[in-house]
Amino acid sequence: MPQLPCALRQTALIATLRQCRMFVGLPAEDLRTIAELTVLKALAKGDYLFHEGEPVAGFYIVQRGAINVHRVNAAGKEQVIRIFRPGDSLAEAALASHQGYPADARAEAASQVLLVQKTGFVELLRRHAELALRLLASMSFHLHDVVGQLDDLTLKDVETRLTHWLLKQCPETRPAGPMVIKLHHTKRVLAAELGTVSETLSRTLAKFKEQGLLKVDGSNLTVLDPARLRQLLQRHLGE
Amino acid sequence: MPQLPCALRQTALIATLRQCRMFVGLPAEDLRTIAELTVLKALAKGDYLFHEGEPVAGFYIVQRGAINVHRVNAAGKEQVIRIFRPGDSLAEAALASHQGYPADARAEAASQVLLVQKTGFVELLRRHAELALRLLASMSFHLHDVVGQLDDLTLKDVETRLTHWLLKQCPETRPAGPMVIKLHHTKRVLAAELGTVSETLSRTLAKFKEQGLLKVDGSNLTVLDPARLRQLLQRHLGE
DNA sequence: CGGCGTCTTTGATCCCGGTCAAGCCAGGCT
DNA sequence: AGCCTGGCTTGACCGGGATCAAAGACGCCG
Repeated sequence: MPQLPCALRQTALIATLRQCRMFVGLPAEDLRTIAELTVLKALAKGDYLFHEGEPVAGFYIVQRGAINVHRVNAAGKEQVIRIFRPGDSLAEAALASHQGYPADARAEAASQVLLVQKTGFVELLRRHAELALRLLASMSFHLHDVVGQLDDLTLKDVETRLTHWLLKQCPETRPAGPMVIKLHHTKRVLAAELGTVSETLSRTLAKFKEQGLLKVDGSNLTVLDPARLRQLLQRHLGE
Repeated sequence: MPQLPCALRQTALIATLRQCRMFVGLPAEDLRTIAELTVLKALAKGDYLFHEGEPVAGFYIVQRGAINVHRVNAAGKEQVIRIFRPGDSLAEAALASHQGYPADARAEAASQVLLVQKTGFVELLRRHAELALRLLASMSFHLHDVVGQLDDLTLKDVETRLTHWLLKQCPETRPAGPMVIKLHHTKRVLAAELGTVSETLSRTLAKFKEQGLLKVDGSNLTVLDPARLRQLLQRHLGE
């Protein structure tokens, strides 16, 4: 990979930062300051970004690829907390933590991420309260997310969780017609995200298929009738 | 309850704030500013502080009693996220959230809490980055906590979770001898905290009892041999 | 004291879903 | 072509734990 001239690299970096949810709308000067604190990291599929408990170098912004944040128990089973995609930031919470990173992070595919280094950034926060508020917002979003998962996993069965997940994939734009969902990973990963294993996922998909709710073709899922799926969810929650 | 003179109420309030983890060591002047933003609330056992999704008035500090933060599914089953006790702050995340409170909060016993009002406090944060950093730390702690629960619930069985919980109750001071744990709530609540139901908890306690690990006497649990319990945990995690 | 509601325990039953094992398909490599 | 590897599906099995039901245990109050 050719090394870009320094100035060019800066501009490219700033462009990425600007697209990141957390920094959107920030004045150019601040972005420049932040850019000076960031380090570009390339990861091959399967590389670990950090492990649970490791000392905190900073937080990350995904530029390309996908980062799987998860916990493992001693038996080796993984519970996916979330998969982060380009534009997402992760591990902000670790900035203020004395406990190291709270989970493991691994590249689910070849990826490129920006590391925003802790030391400099905390200094910046100290002078720049507006930024701290954004960080708070971002963290509160993650917290909400994790809490949502928590009751998903404890209060609902796999069928319900899958239904829920499917509906989450086709938000906003709702032409009421069939709806194709492209899986970006293997079904094993989706299973882990749903807190189950691939066999059970496979069976549940099959069940939906024979009920005419779904068509499965490799990594393309087609929700044939979103409305009926939504009814199903209501029914499950309602009893 | 007699109304204290205003000045006195202020000092009492400030004393409480100072004890709160988040504000410990803050200069007196800041505490005064914050005190002006807070409202005292008394709750009877069973009263709700807020419900999931409600607009955010601010965050809370527990002064007396116990606040149970939990989620419920439509079937009415509750998953306890955490029980907050005097000195704890809760719902900080909601300050920066546009999604309302992320869970329900109910007084598990007669309680008194301070509401720190959102509007004024966010202004204060904007001028006072140091405070924002503390808030970040507090939130990151909660996040860590919730993530910990998440894999507890998905990756371990009830026996392991109970063992873990018991050991968490007797930290630091470890005179190696037997260890009494006083339950502050009913066993049903403890069960919910462990992500199970009272019947299963009862059985698991019985199992420990007949193994000579535990003595159960009403709401007093005596861990007869913490070291052996710790071994048990290692063994469970180790396979 | 007796009655009543809540909490707790114990037993019986059932089912969801995890595990093991086998077979199948597709893609990549030699 | 063959082979191998990794993902996916399906079947058989079984165990943890939820649910239902009933019987103590422990208040609390009149």
